[in-house]
Amino acid sequence: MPKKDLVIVESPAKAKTIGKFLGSEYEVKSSFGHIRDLPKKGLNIDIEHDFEPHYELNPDKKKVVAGLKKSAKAANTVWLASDEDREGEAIAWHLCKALGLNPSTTKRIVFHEITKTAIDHAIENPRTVDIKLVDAQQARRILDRLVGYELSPILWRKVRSGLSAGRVQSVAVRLCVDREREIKDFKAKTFYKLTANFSVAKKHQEFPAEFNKSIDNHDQAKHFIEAVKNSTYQVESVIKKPGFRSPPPPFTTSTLQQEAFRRLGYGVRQTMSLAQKLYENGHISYIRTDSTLMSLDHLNESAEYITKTYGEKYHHRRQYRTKNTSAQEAHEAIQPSKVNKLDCGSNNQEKRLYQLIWQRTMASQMSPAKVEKTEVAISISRHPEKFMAKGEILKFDGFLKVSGNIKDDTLLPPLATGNKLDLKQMKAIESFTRPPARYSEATLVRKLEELSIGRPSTYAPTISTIQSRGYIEKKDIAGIERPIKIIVLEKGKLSEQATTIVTGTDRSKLVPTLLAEIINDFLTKYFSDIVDYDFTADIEKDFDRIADGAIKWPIMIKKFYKQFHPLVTKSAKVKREEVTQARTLGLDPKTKLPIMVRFGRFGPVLQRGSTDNEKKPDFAPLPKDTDMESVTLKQAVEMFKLPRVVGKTEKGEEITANIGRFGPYIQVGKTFVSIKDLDLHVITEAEARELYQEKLEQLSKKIIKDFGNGIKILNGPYGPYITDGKKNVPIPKTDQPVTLTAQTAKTMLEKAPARKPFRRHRARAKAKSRNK
DNA sequence: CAGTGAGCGAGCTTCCGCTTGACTT
Repeated sequence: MPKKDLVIVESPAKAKTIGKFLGSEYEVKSSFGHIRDLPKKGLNIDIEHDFEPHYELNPDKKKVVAGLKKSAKAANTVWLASDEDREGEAIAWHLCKALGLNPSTTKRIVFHEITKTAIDHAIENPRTVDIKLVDAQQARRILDRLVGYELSPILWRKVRSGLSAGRVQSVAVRLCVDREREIKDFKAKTFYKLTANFSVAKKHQEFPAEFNKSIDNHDQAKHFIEAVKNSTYQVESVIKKPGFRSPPPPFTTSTLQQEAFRRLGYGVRQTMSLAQKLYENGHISYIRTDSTLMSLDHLNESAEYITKTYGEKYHHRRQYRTKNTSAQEAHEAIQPSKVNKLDCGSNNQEKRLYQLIWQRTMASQMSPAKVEKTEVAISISRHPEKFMAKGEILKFDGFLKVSGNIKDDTLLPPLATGNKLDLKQMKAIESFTRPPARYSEATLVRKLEELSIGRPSTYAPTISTIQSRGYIEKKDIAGIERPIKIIVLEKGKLSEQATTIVTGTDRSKLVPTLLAEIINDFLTKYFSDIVDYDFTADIEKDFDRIADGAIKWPIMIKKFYKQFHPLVTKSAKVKREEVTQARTLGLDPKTKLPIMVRFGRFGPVLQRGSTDNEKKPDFAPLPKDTDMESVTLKQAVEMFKLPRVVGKTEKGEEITANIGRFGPYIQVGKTFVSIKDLDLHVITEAEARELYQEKLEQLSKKIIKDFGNGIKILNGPYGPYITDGKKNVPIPKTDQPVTLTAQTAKTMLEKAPARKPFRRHRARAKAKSRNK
């Protein structure tokens, strides 16, 4: 058998397609991304010796590399065809190291599109590994390791074990914290929106118009409406102008994530896993890209499809430049593999995502939509200002034909200068200015991309990390109801209404936790450069200079470390109290020890006494409805009185009162009774006895049957159920609970599925397996 | 959507970027 040539690419799906183009003389294999890296445990950078990195074979890539090694030995020639960017070049270099190839002679090829011509062209024009570009990647890698692995341990010691900080994630968190504070500090201003409905005299076609000046307050609005009450209205001018709307460029990773969230409600992680499936099944091109370029084949196929399906006038050939200057353009835009396939995907979610990609790609090669805009100015006889009415008619749909969100025309009746108008109704509605918007997963990705922070392959993981570390929570926010006033003028009569509107409602938004604020305040104080929004963009310039050969990577890293590391040393000496934003409330009257509030391992906590003393301090949770800023000494002193001995039951058992995870309760032995209406600090023995008695009665009713061995039939709020203490099985209505035997109860329990653990535990377990 | 009412002590955690599966839930 003749020897084959070996081509190594990064992605197995890519290997498959290229294999088809190249034929049987070539074996095409994949490295599955990076194969060597700094070991997870420890810094593995020799700071004393020019920051020399110690790489190891990725533990989960041993098999892959062994396979590649075997093929490389048997091959005539090895072609390194990893992506043409910094990371791809590094992969090629690491492949040389791992496979025992000489980097200065091994053939290195690149191609931007997966087509026969592109690949043939690449094979005819090989080069060797660009070591300067590899060095730029090494500098990037080493800097990230230094920052991440020197900052995180400070957080473990000062705040909580297991925390993390890094060049990308800490800025992502900062964006959310800064935004949340802007929202908190935002003072909503009220203003009045003034609108009117007119009709052409004696005709009945009504149309809306808006007053062209803003009105600040109720008095102004009322004053204005009173002043114009007996006015006449007339069309002063009608201006028609043509306008057009152009289609957006084809998808990159970031814009796909945004649009999938906006149109389909998918989270970024979900979008990526659906897209991955579409990619693996050959339906779409590569999904982690920052490029909006389309391949020539795609351009031609789209041209043919659009012309044939919609007609010549719908086609408009375009090649989009990538806006982002830091884009590395190793891939194409995300596009369908076959333009004439309208339906791809193995489930509904995939199908909808595919459709979105197909529409966006197709739209990008279609004509702009043409509209005619009409602006009508309406004069007021008793006032110098005007009302404006706007209409828009779609003259030609163009790309809107496929993008599926054709806006309804806003039609105006035929109007001409001088037309007299009847006022049907005038309305001034009190409104509020809005604070800046909270980030969603998708808009945070857009912001990161805008700041050149992170890469297409890391957007989704970064969003996951900041959530699993407890920095950010994805939340729905309930709005607040506000009273508003509406002033109405109708048939010459002025009236006022009071009603309410809800403002500030938010769905699935990223909200920083108190932990995030604590960490962010510490980092911005001691490491302002690292969490600066421009930090990544600035060091990217240095990486570019390394790639150009203008500087050597150890020089750049040394310069960075010289100013970075002293900050690490300095911040390590900062007192824990400062980092956790401790605030002394005053002295405890009983023990004369100071009481403070600070951010503890599990969140805000009250502390009595100091860690410097021989006697260890006491801890207590914060009372409900207080926070670190608002809690008072008086409230804190009460908390340290817990658990409080309330008295004894008739039988002489001790009754205590305390606050637990689910609020205040009293306890007798192992029986807990929630307190709802009474204050646990003042509840009397008699009241407590009564509560306990009620609970006992309730419990006695609860047990329908006791089979022993912990197996019982209990009466729950949702009907009778069987329990063994671990699992609960509801009893169907057809069965009489009293007639069940121990044996049937047992089998029912065995058949039932295991009880779901608490959500919190599940999230934690997930995060663990993800990060391993 | 029931019921529930922690925390002991040793050694571990962590970064960003490139790729997919092999695992649970």
